[in-house]
Amino acid sequence: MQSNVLPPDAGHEPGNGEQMLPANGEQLNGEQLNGEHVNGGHAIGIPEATIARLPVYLRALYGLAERGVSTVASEELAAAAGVNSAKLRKDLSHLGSYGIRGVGYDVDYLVYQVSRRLGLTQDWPVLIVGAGNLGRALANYGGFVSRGFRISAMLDSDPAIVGSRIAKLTVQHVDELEAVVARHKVAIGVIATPAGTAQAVCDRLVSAGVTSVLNFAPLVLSVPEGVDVRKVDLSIELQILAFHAQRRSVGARAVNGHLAQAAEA
Amino acid sequence: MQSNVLPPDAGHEPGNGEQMLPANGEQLNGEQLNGEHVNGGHAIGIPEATIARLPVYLRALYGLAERGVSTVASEELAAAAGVNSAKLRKDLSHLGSYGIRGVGYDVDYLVYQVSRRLGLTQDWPVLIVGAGNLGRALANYGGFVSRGFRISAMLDSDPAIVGSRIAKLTVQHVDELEAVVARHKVAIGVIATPAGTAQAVCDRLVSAGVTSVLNFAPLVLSVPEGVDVRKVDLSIELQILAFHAQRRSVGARAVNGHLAQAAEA
DNA sequence: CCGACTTTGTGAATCTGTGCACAAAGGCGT
DNA sequence: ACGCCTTTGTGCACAGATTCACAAAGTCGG
Repeated sequence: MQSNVLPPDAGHEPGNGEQMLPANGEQLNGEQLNGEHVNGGHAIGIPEATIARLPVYLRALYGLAERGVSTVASEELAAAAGVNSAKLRKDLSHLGSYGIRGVGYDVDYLVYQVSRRLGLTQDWPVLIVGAGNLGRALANYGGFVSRGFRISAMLDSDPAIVGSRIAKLTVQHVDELEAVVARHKVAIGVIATPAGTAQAVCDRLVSAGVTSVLNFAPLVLSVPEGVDVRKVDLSIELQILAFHAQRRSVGARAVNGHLAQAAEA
Repeated sequence: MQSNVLPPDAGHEPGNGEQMLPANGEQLNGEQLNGEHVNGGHAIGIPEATIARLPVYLRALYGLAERGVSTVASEELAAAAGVNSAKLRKDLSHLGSYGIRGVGYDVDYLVYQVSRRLGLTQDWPVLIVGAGNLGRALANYGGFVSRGFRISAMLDSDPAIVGSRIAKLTVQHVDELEAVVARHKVAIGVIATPAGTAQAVCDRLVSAGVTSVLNFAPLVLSVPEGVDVRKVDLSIELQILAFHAQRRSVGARAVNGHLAQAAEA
């Protein structure tokens, strides 16, 4: 399976342009009809759904690379990522044409391409606000510390926590927020505080110049235009599980039913 | 705004049937062409996208209820949940017709209906495996402990952690897994272990009879048919943020375009 | 050097989700 | 009591995502 048929450096890369618009024949006229969201322009060149899956592929690719696999076919990679192989290929095609027909994809090369497109070939300085259990978990979570992100600092307001060391960092007081953002040129702020203080922290992050915020607190933050907020709710998936579990136990047969099409009354 | 115009107990509820198939005229014949996923049948009656938003609405509703709001219009609730109001109304319409035209929705009543449909009117016994920072964070996370879920036990393999108390629970050794599942009739297993041991833990959960698994470990679990696995990757959203941030800094001018939309002042 | 075989990349068809816009419903003021 | 005004519920059209299925491209054995 690892026949190593690829040229050592995969000569397909122009090496200069980097941008290299996709070689596919699509017209990608999406320019004028882009999906303006609240925050500002979202994906123009690459579908949002694809972007959301690229990290999954990346993770799968790292796993393969660690196991010494050098080449992978879309079928295998798709299985490792838990998606349909056609979807995988279409997703990757948005990045360019980096596969070799009859062979597959070079793992290292694809890691590089996906990383580059996600913007992970540079290091993003990340600030974590809230050094409770969640903040500590994040600081140690593989993928937060790994390639592409560097935790610049962790802040907390609790004097009992300030000064303690977490993942090689000393927790600083939240009063330092503005100074830390400026000093480390923080690009992404992570809010891991209780819900009560999240909006205030967010406001401070924004006025300090942070334009990307990852929110773990269970509330919807309001931010000015131009700031990109994403929310992770640890319990949403749990609730979705509950729904499906319930439906399995209740609805096994009840739901069915030919309830007539009754086009309209 | 809180004119309290509703009958105290919203006499619209039949009170018995509970199931009460949606009053809308849609044919919802989706039976034979449902979106079979890997895990098994997913939503048949309610779109998956809607299900994923119900927890968000629920959270917003709780927030309103705490602030003493008794009635809310779709516009307000949508704003609180961060979605479009038409989408909110359409989502809620899948549950039944629980609004009052000209007035809005009764907050408490809607909380009940959404909870019921999500399966949160019963208590789900949840087992958390892995009592590291993430496990501890989960045990304390509002929404995990709140209405609908009860943490039956926390397990870990580290002797230094076993025996410690977290959120009123004593951490037990992971060897107890099967016994705990049986004793508490655990329905949902949460995997908060390192990636290395996640698959083994998952296998044990499944053979102990757990059919719903929430996975926080950064790998794709493989499970037999009939088991529902959902995955939360704490770093995916971070990577998506990085993508957008990069696109903003790179494409600053490329996107340009006569930003004349200025919909309203 | 050629032909068989593998696997990519993508058109085309289908399915799912979104949002506008409006008729129907129902409370409220006079 | 009646009409006005607000807000729901939803038909419809469009936009986006998924999947199939296959031609094009490139490898590898003989």
